[in-house]
Amino acid sequence: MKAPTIADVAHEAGVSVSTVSRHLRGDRVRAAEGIDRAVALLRYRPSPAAQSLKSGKTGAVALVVPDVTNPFFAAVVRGAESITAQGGHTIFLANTDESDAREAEVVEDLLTRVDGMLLAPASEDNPSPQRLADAGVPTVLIDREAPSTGRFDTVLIDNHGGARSAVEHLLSYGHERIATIAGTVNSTPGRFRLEGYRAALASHSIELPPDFVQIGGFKEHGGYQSMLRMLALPDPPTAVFVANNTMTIGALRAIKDIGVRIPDDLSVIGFDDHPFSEILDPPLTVIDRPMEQQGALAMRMLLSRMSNDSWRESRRVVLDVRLTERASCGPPRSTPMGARRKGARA
Amino acid sequence: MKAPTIADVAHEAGVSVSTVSRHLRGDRVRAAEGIDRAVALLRYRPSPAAQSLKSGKTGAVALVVPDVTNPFFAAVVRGAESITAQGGHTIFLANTDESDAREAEVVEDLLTRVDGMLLAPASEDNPSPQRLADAGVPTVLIDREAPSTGRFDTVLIDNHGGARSAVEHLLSYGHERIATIAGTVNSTPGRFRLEGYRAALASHSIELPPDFVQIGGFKEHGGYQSMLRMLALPDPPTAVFVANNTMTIGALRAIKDIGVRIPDDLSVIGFDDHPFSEILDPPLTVIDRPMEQQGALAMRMLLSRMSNDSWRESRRVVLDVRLTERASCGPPRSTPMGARRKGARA
DNA sequence: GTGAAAGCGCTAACAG
DNA sequence: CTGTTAGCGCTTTCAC
Repeated sequence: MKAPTIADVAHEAGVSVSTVSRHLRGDRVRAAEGIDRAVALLRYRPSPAAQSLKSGKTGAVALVVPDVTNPFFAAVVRGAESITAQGGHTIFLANTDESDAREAEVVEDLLTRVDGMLLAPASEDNPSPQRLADAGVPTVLIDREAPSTGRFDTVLIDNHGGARSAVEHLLSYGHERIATIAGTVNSTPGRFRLEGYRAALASHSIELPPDFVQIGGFKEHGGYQSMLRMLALPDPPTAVFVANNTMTIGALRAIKDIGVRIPDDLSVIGFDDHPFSEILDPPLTVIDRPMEQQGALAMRMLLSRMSNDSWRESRRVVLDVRLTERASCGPPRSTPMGARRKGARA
Repeated sequence: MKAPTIADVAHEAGVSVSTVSRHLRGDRVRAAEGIDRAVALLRYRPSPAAQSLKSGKTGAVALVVPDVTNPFFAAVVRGAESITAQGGHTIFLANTDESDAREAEVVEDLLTRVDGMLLAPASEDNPSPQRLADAGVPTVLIDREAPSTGRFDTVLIDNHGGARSAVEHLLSYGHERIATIAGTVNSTPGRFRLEGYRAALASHSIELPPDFVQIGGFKEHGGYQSMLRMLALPDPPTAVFVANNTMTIGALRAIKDIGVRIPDDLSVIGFDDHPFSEILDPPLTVIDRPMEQQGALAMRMLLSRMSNDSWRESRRVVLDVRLTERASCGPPRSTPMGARRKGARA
C-alpha cells in the first residue's frame, strides 16, 4: 500500500541508494540487472515531489488556454502533446474560461508546479505573463501577445491578413454592407481580426455605421446576441465576418431562429474551421489555419527555451492562414433582405 | 529571481520558520500581521514539492479522459472544475486519445503526482483502474466502468435506456430497418448503447442483418466510414442510431457526400447533444444527458473519497438521459431510397 | 504561545 | 565504480 522508496529498492537489490539513483539516471553500474529486478518487483516509481525538491525541476509544463471546449485549443493541446510525448514532460492543462481573474488564479497556482508554461492569455492587458517573467518561469505565448509586458516567445497567426482576406472575399462577391462580429477586442486575435476587417473596408473606401461592428466576446452566446442585434438593424448587412468558430455557432443559431437564408439573404464567413463546418447547410466558408502545428511549434519553442538557459532573443513567429471556400458566401441580393429603407446610407 | 523560501519570510518577519508555517496553516500567532507583510513583500509561495514531500499529499487531482475534443468531456471538465474551484485542488487534465496504451502511460505518470483521479477508461479491459487501486490512489470512474477489476465509485448514465428510447423513437415512426453505428464495443457506453439498441429491436421481434451494426470506434472518421458502408448496402436502413456525437459528425458528412436526404431518405438520431445540433439542417434529434453534472458529481465523490479514508462502500450512480426531439427523424418513405431489391427480408 | 531540530525521498558532491 | 552524507523547503513533534 505504502509507496516504496529508493531505499527499499536499494535494500532489495543489496546496494546503496546512490547506486540505485545512478542507475536510474543512466550511469553504468554493476548491479544494473538486480536493481531493475528490484524496481519491477517493488513496482517502484521515484517520487516526483522529492525529485523536484532536490532538483528544482518538476518535469511538468503547463498549458493554459481560455477555452478547452473550442476545437482550436483542443487541437493546440494535441499538437503540444505530440511533442512532449517523446521527451518525458507531463502536461498540466488548465482552462481559464476567457477570464482574466480565473487566469490569474490558475497561473499563480501552476507557477510553482511547472518548469515552463504555454499560455494563451485571456486578454492583452493581463498581468499573467509579467508574473511569469518575474517568477522566472520560461513562457511561450500562444495565439495571443502581451504587448504591455516585455518580449516573449510567441506563436501567432496572421490574424490581420486572415480577416482581411475574409472581407476581400465578401467584397469580391459585390458586398458592401459587410458587418463583423468581433471577439474580445483587447485580445490579440480579437484586435487584429477587427483591424483587418477595417483595413479591408478602408482600402475600398467603404464606410459603415458603428453598429456593423458587434462585440461577441469569442463565446457562443455572444455570437448569438450579436447576430440578433445585427439582424434587427433597420438597414442590416448583406454579409458578416464572424471572428471565431464558437461565435459562429451562436450566430448561425440566431440566423436560423430569425429565418434568414444563407447565402441568399446573408453571406457568412467564419474564422477557424470546425468539424461541423462541412456538414452545415450550406457548408461554411472559413479562414483556416494550422492549429496543431501552432501547438506543436509553441511546445518546441518552450522546450528549447527551457533547456537553453541562454538569454536568447525572444522569437515571434507568425503562421499563415488560408481561405477555405465552401458555400456560405454569395452575391448580395439585388433587393436586400427585410424592409430595406430607401436611400440607405453607404 | 530565485524563489523565496519560508526561511526568507521568517527572517524578514523576525520570527522562526515554524511560526511562519503555523500562521500559514491557520494557527493563531502573535506576529500574524508582520508575517503577512513579509509574505506579500517577498511574494512568497510555498513550494508544492516540499509540501507534498512532507505531507504525502500533492494538492492535485487528475482528470483523465479519452478525448478532450469531445464536447461531452469538455463539459465534464467544466463540471469538475466548478467543484474544485472552491476547495483548493489543482486539476491535472490529460487526454488518452481513446488508446489503452496511451492511458497506461498517462496514468503511470500521474499516479505519483496526484492525490486522486477521475478516470474515463478507454476500454473496459483496461488495467489502469487496477493499477490505481494497487497504488492506493482514490479513484472515481466517469462514464465508463471497469468490471474486470474491483468495485470503484462510478458515475454513469443510463446508456442502455438511452439507446433503447432512441430506437423506440425510430420505431414509433414506423421504421423497422434500423441500423446503428456503435462506438468501441469494449467500453461501457459502447457496449450498453449497443445492447439497448438490440433490446429495443428484440422486444419488437425485429431481426436485422449483421451489417446493420457498424463499429465506428467513437471517432469522427469511424462514423464517416461506417455510414459509407451502411449506405452502400444493397438493402440500406431507413433509420440510423449513431452512438455518440463525434461519430455523428462523420456520419452526417458521409450522408452529405452521398446526397442522401434527412429525414426523407434516412432518419438519424444521435447520442449526446452538441452545440451544432440545433443549427444543422435539419436540426438533429439526440439523446441528451446532464454532462456538467456528471463531472461535478464525480469530482464531489472523489473529494469525499479522498477525505473519508474510511473504506466506505463504493457507490455507483446512474444519471438519467432524455430525448431531445428536433427534426432529423420522420417516417420511412413508402418506397425506400436507392434501388431497393424486391422482397427485402425483415 | 514559540523555536530548534528531525526527517519526508531523492540527488550530487565527496571520499574511497 | 560504490557508499556515505548533506541538504532541497516544508511540517511537525518536542521542549521551553
